[in-house]
Amino acid sequence: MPADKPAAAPGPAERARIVGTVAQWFTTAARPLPWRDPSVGPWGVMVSEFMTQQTPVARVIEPWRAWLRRWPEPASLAAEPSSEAVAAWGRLGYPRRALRLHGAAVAIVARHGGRVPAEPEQLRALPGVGEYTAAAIASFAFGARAVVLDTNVRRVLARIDRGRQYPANSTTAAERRLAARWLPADAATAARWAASSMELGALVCTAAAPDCAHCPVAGHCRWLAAGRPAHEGPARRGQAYAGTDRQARGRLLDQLRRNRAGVETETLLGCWDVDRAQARRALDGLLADGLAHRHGELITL
DNA sequence: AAGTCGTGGTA
DNA sequence: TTACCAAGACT
Repeated sequence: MPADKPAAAPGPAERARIVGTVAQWFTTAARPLPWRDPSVGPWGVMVSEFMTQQTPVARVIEPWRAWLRRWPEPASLAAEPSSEAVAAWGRLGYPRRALRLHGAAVAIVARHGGRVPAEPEQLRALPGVGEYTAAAIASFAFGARAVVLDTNVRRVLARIDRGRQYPANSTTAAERRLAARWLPADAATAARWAASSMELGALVCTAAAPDCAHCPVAGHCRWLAAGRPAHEGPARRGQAYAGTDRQARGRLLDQLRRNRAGVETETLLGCWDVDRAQARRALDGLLADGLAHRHGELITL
């Protein structure tokens, strides 16, 4: 074979070998995340999935422990007002996730007898559960065979199979087919692949500084074989934050978290002095989303 | 289907 | 210091 011929995408046999190698690597490299403990049930897994959406795992660990201590099952959370969930969410970010998790707990009590459903379709119908989260719960909590395609797995597959530094900006149908091709036939191996491929992306095949020298499947990676070519095409859009409505909402919500008894409307608007109209917009948004509540002139969570 | 939605760590 | 980006969902 000519040395300059680009590596081809791995076939079924090589994919199976890679899956096995990553699974083996996982036995010693896996982080001892508390929700991976065998004693943790589906609800604990589900809470961890909500909390880790767009949030680094390390930041989630302590809030997760506190949450499960307070609400060890869906019914205990569902029995309290959603404002308690928003307050307990603290500074994890994207507080609507707290609202959705509360809503999911209510729905689980109403529709599933208080037990987290095992079927991806039923999971997907819960607020805050998208395709990824449904697959993750089915796989991690119930050992099901599901395509668990998160940002880590997308990057791993982009590199190993496609020879690209990064996947597309948003998940494509072609990408789902690719991930399905990688999914082992039996449930136990598939669940193992889901967890281990995510871990590989999180610890080794990282976005900014991949540690190819310590990658267990470096010898199978098209991207590495091609000399780690830089991402082509339009730059992945950044996430501007300073001065945005999001920052304003975050500021107001922070005040409401610190003052559970409530804050006068004028006082609350005053904590965002950048732009009065923006402060109003932020408050209206929080009220419309159900993250804040009005009682006359008093605003509370 | 491109925009919106928090927060904080890292290089 | 600025820019990137982290177990996404929803509209």
